[in-house]
Amino acid sequence: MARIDNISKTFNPNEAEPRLYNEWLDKGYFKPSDDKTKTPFSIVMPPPNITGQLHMGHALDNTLQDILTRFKRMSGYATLWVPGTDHASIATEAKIVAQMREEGIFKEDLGREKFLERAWDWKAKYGGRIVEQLKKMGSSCDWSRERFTMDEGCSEAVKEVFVKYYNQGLIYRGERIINWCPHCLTSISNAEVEYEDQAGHFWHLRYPLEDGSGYVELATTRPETLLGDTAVAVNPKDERYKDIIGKMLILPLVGRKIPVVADDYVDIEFGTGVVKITPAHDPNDFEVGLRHGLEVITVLTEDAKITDDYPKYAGMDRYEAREAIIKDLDEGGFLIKTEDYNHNVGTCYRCGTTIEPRVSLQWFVKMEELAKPAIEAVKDGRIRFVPERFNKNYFNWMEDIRDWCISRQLWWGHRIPAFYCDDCGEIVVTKDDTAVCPKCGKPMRQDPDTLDTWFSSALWPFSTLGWPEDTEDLKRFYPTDTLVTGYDIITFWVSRMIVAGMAHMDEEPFRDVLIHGLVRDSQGRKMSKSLGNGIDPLEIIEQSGADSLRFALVTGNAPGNDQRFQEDKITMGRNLSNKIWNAMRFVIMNLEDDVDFSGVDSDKFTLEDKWILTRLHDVTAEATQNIDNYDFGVALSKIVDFIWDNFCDWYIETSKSRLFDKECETRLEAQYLLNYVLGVSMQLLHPFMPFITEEVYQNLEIGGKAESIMISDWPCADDIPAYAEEAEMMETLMDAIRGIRAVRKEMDVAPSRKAHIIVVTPEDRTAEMFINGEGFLARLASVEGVETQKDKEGIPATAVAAMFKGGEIYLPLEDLIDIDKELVRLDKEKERLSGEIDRVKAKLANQDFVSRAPEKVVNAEKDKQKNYEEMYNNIVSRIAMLKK
RNA sequence: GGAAGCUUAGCUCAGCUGGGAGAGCAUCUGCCUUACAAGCAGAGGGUCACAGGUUCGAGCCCUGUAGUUUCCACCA
Repeated sequence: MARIDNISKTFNPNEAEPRLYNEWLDKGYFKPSDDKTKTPFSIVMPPPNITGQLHMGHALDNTLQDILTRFKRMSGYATLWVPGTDHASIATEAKIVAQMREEGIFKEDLGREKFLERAWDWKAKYGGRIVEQLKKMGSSCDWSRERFTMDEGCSEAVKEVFVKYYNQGLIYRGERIINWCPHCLTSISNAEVEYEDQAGHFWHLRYPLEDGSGYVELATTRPETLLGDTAVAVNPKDERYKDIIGKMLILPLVGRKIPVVADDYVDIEFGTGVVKITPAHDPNDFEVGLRHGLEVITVLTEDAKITDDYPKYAGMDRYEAREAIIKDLDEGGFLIKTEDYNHNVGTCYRCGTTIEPRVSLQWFVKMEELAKPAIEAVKDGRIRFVPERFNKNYFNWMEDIRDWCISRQLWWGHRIPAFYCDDCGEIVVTKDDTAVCPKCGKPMRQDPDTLDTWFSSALWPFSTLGWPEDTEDLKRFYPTDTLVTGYDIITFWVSRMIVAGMAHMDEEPFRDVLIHGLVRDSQGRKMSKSLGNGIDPLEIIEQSGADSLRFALVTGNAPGNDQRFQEDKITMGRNLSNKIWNAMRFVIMNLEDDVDFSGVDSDKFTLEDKWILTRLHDVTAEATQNIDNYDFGVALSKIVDFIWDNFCDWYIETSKSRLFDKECETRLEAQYLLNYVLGVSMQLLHPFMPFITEEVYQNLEIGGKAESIMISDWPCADDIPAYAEEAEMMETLMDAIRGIRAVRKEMDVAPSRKAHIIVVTPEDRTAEMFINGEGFLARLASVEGVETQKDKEGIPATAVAAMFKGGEIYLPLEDLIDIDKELVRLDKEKERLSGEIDRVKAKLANQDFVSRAPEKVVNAEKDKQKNYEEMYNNIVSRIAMLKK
């Protein structure tokens, strides 16, 4: 039975991918090498939410990480890619609450403990889903080190950090105005607010002066907050209102007396230059309130309803109340006019509900001092964003950073390690869960709130490696090398990891931050659930395999750029797989079962052998360089071009005449090189398309083959011989073959019609090359018989001419050729050449060019001129001959 | 208000530190040539958004303009 009989006619990713993945997993290839002499290389995976389903963003992010990881592993590093998931406090809690609501259960009825049990159950059930999906992508992360932001170790790290910050005075508790989501019923940080343009109104109101001397006119977009007004502000420089500063106003509907205060915050130019001040429900007003010692009156409940303090509106939600209040204002003669107005409204990034600024007691991290070393780390290049332009994005956020509100009124998350004594009011912040009051010895009550999800993910690069323990992993793999993530979470996550790394490890958490863009739909829109335009990566994998998906995500994409996802690219990936599979089948098909490459003699390598080796040498060097620079798209296209164009379309074709002739004395060398070159190509392609490359690699006959391609040594260009001269000659020959093909096609010579060729060249070496190449000239250009001569003596008038760099080729096809047509064709070619010659001549006539351009460039131009002129002369003489 | 990206063939996009523009798809024309029709061969198609500037030389560097997208801030 021949070896080809064991190989299926097509590659079946659905069968091969899970099988290969499990093999890799079983063999432990995903774990870092134990060899301590190897340089470590580590990546931490941006932890997907446990609520998440794999989407194109994850697919891209993980593909890029896997490319790097596989490349580095093959390049001899002790490579660790740490996977894990994020508890995603708001998102998960919202899901569970929603699920419970369907059963008619409320969180409060259940109680904290029962709720958390339920949450952990939920995590156990759904948290593994995303992990299984990542495996389908081929991700070669070390699952034995998988972490979860709420596992024991990470929780320990969170507590450690909280206590440390608190003791350093970097965490404080205070009553501040924060962003409140009335739907999620929790505070959120500035980073979690998304602003969107909304059509609204501008209501112009009048507030009467207490002394009856008139009224002031002002405008607002949120009339319902009027209930909480405790002042009206004007700019101290505003001449119009100089006289009323310090006077009292009667707040309409409420009747409260409120002062007119002067504050620079008011923009004289905007509106009427008068602003109503509601310290409890507007961040700017809060600041004004602080400056003027104004009362803070909260008028909205946590779920954004009017409080009981205003019986007429109590219980109405903020929009209902708005309508009612406008109506009452109008009826009371306080409403002057209503304008349409577009303004930016802050919304919750999780649920989209309009956030309500609200004064409440929360925990904050003081960011300004912490940000400094984090900014420095990027400024002086210890951390590098790729592409570099994202530095600005980072600085923009960091240099204007506000204190970070970290407490959340949620149950699912890391509970704040602060304890209160209800007796004496003592506050203790400690890692010890059973704190007793140091003053009165009574048990203390732990803060009910949890921490912002991003507080724990900020510690990810070291908490996953074992910190605060001083583990082997931490020593070996921290700092990590590259962080791969989308530009959309630079502020949320990347910046905070840098801050935490500098603060706790005193060392930056990673060297490079590889930023990628968004995967959009084919029309360039963001993929979203509401639009229903999302493409499910799992479906793609089901249909075409993970290799095709990975190919589609990487090809033709530059770092940091968004990309449109098109089915075409999947097809391209699938076609490539098919091409590779068939190339392998060809190679195997022409291999005897007992083939023995020990007799291969490199002295017998032919011109095309030396050419393909040279090309392999080049592509290896270039692709390696490109991957090192994170130019994955460029690397991939070079590798694919090599495989498809150089190897399949040329090398395989030229090898056929040698393979099919069992007596051919360089047959063994051809067989050997087909296996070798395809094998190296598979190694180069492996980081991008791990599955098919493994399958092909295993089928090939390669000396010293590794147990798996993924642990084979990355090809080294220096180990691949290059033959510059022969490679160039081969290119000339290829050029001639293309010329023959083009001419035949243009002159309508049927492919089945064989023609002998007369090569006219003064160079013996070139002539010899054509004679030697007769075998594949026949196959590649329908050539039958090659003659060579040094001059044009005796060329038949009715022969078709093809020019190449170094000479001319004639195809005597008397019976077929229309001389007039040939003349037209030659004339066109003559025109083209003449244009080229003019251009080159003009350039070389330019003294500035000749004297200032590098010699290399000038010589290239001179060469060009020589070649063009040679071809031109050949054509002219050919035309003259035909005309006779 | 501040910042950044994008604008290259009909479509989607590459183009590394400046040296006469590429790919895939689509189109047209031939081929079932014993690895592959998911293929092979050939062809057409671009004042690289616009206007200036630097340079011997600009798709690439600088300035400005227009269109477009995004991020940050936010004036009631």
